[in-house]
Amino acid sequence: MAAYNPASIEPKWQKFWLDNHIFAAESISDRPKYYVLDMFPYPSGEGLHVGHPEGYTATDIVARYKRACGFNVMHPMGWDAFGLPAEQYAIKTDTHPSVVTRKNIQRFKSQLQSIGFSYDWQRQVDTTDPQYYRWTQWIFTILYDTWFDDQKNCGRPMADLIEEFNTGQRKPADGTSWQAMSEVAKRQLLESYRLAYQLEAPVNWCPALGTVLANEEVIDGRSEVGGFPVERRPMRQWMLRITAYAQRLLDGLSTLEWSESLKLMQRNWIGESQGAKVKFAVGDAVLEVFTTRPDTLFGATYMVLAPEHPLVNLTADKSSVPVAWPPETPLAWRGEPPAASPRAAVDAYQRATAARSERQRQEDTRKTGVFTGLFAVNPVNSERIPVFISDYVLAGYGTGAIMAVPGHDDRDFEFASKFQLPIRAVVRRPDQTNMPLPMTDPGIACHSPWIDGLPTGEAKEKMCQLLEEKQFGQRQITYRLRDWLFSRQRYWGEPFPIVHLADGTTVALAESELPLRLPEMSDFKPTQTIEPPLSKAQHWRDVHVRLIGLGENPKAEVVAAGAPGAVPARRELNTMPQWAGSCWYYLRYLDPQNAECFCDPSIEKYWLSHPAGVDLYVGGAEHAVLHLLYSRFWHQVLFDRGYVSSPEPFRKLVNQGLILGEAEYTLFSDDVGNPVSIIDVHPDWQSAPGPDGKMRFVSRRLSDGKELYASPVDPDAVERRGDVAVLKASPEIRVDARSFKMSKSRGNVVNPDDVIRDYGADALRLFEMFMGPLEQVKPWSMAGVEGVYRFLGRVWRHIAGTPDFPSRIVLERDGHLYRGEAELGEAESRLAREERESLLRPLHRTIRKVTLDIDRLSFNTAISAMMEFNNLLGKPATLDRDQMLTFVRLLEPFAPHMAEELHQLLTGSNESISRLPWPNCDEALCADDAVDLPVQINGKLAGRVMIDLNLADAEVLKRALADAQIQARLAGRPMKKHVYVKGRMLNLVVQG
RNA sequence: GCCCGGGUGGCGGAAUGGCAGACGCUCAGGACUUAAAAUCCUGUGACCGUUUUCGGUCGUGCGGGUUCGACUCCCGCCCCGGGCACCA
Repeated sequence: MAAYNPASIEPKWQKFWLDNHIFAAESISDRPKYYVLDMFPYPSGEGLHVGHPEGYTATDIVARYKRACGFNVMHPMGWDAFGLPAEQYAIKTDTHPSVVTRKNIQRFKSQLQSIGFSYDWQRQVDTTDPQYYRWTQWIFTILYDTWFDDQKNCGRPMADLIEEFNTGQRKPADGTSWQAMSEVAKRQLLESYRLAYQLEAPVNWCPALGTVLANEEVIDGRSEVGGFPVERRPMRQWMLRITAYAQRLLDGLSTLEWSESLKLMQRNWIGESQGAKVKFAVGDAVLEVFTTRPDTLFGATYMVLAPEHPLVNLTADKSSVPVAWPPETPLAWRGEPPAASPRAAVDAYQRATAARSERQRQEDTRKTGVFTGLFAVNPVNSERIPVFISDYVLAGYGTGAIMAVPGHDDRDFEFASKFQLPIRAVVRRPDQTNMPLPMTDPGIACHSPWIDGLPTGEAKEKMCQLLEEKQFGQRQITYRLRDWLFSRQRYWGEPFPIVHLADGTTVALAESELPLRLPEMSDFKPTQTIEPPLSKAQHWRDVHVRLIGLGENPKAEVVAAGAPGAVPARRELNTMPQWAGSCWYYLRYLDPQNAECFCDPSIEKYWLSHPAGVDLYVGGAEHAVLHLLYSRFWHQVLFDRGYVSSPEPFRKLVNQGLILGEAEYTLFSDDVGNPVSIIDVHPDWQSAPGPDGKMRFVSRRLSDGKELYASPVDPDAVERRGDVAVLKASPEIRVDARSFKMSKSRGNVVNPDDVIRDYGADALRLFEMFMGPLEQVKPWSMAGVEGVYRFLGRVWRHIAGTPDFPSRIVLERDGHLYRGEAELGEAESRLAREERESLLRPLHRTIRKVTLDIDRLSFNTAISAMMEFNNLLGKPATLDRDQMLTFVRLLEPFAPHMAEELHQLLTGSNESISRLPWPNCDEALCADDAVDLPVQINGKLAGRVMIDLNLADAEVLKRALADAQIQARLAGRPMKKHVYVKGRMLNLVVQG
């Protein structure tokens, strides 16, 4: 056989798998199902980097292993292809985004196929395909048609709500009569219940890019792309009422096999707070606040509203903000500079707040604010306290208003100190009466007539009870989670299946109208205004519709202008955010071609009901919160509406760790080129262009602040000394040693294509897994790739043989041993049987280890177990074919191309090795019957004795004590006791 | 600031209460070769003694504790990585 040459075998098997649909999943089967899912990629123009195949290899190993164990395995791949980069690239190059996207998908697909992943490519999905986004739109109409019933704690169809209004079981909140309402008024009321609704909300508007940006896309008040200024401005937006599901999303977490840290991230994101809502009177109006410390109500000395709070809305018909300052209003309360009236002060402050970006608000936490001229009455003591507005109170959280208790809240304390407001202690530490304020820890209530002497926990409880009795307020749970801003002013996204009617109401399109395709536009660039690009597609935008179905909750069918019942309408011009398509793609894989529904219910049931959900989901931690929360939300809505059968989409989830670039050494030198030890370099490095135009790091010398410049150092010139790296040539100079995140600008990106070209896909796969634990951050190393490549070469040599090392494979047939066609002689046969016998235990141990390790996703140790076994194959004169076949079977999930090739060589079969069942390990063959037992004296290793594993405790002790070396170490000291752990070790406890 | 995760040879890592450093990389020596590469074999935690076979001491971020026995469990601290951050 020729030497191992991956280039000659890998493409052949990739084609074989594809042509024969080797990895196709059965949509429904008698076999148990196993659904192993990757986070599908955004097909960027850059192509794959070595980070992608990490998670993909892990899932591929599991998929191949589970198939071998008899499972019907779903292992699909697809494209999350809507999104801003494609759109911007399209604008720059004046090509249509669909063209760019198609090209990128092709590139990604061929790259993924060259790694030999066992995807069922017939199930591939593409979020930009109208046959896919048709169902994204359909799910949106389900969200639009769902309201959340707080009593039943689940989402229900709008028809049920209408029924409740019609029967009088439910009444409009403002006390008006449903029956007396106009059709339009009814529709408007219903809008306020829908999970998909519209809201005038402040967004990050970037005029230069002509689009709204997500918070993550805004850095320091400028756009991440291009660095253009971003402003906050209110715009009409679609929102999804994810907050209605906050408790369900929280409760569901405990049923999931996700890492605790990931669940915690989601819990923190949802941010449940228990407390109370308290009503304060402000003139004739009622001001509600949320507090987690109702026990400190007697310590409230002022109130603060968010600047955007409706009570201080100056544009309202009847603003409650007075026109003149109340007598004796301190100058400091009137604004900076002091305004002539509360209205002027509030107006100026509101403008100033609006001009500040979210980021600025977060970074500068110094307290500012103005007095509104209003006073509120504290319900518990009838005290009259001033009402301020300040941007430290957020409009989007709680009620957008707080009672300020400066004695027991750091922020209120800071504000009160600045504005000279009274600070009162109403909680004391159990052991002292006087303590410095603010005191935010729990303690004992004081100066609070209703609850004096109660510890904080009980005081809260008692206060809530009293508030409820006296109708001053009630218990309340508030979540940090906000409703999901769901619209974008972009072209390359899913159009909303919604039309706007002349009366200002909206109607969802009938199912027969889907997909609503993006209009073909030659000019899809952003407009220079706040209008989305789709506004330019006039022929598409302006339509006539006929309303069908229920009066209050109709659907729209597009008709010709003159048709009976036709009314003019305008399509929604926003598009959905990139998250939309990825919220449900795992459902479409199950039945990707279905034109009747998003997924056939019986197929959905087979794959998701038992055990519930996707069995293994692997992806990057960057999606720990948003994607995983959004998907869970959609899934729960679909579950409530009866469209899916599992309450949660992803049962087990694992985040693969980031792969960093190869280790780099950096030396700093001053402007005349003298090297500077890293201990004298300021740790804040800045990037700046050097004289050659390339980016380099610049820092300052700690001792004199002089500018220093970084340059890379050849690894051979560096020596590691403990924690530090020094120059070999001058060891007094320490250099910086670390691995950086791969990025195009650093030039340390490793392209999998290059690795495959030099070492093959199997070596790439193996190294990705051998680097270390899946979830850990790890630096890339080409030398490491070479290591696993050598391993594969040795496996090949042992099993296939090479010109230098002819094959030693022997095969037993009818009790006779053969090498090829030649029968072995008697002596040789005896030796071959002995050699087979001696490999039996190592082989079974390897089976056990590899099996267990795949189950616990510990791929690096599974690979080392196979390496250890392979290291035993060099010596014997013969190797048993069936044993080698078993070994190759174990290797298949990791290095499938080589495994196929060796399987074919060993058996002559034309079947794929993936069809062979997973080997069983014989436990009896895993254990040795004799061991070299370590013997300790007082916990320290003192010697060892050969013993039979089944030897009795007392006998083992006797043998140990008989050992000369151990006797010497005991030195005659009397033994107090001994501990024998069967087969593991013996510990002798003696004096001293 | 709060919340998670982690700290083991020159490097990636293994061992989850029982022989610390599996496996791989690196490096060194040897074999093959005219030579080199590739490949194969041997060695490779530090220190000390014998100076060869062998033996000893120390050693899992630091300091305490529990235990016959601790990388592993408990308490306190230091450092690194990640997440959240005016959320009332």
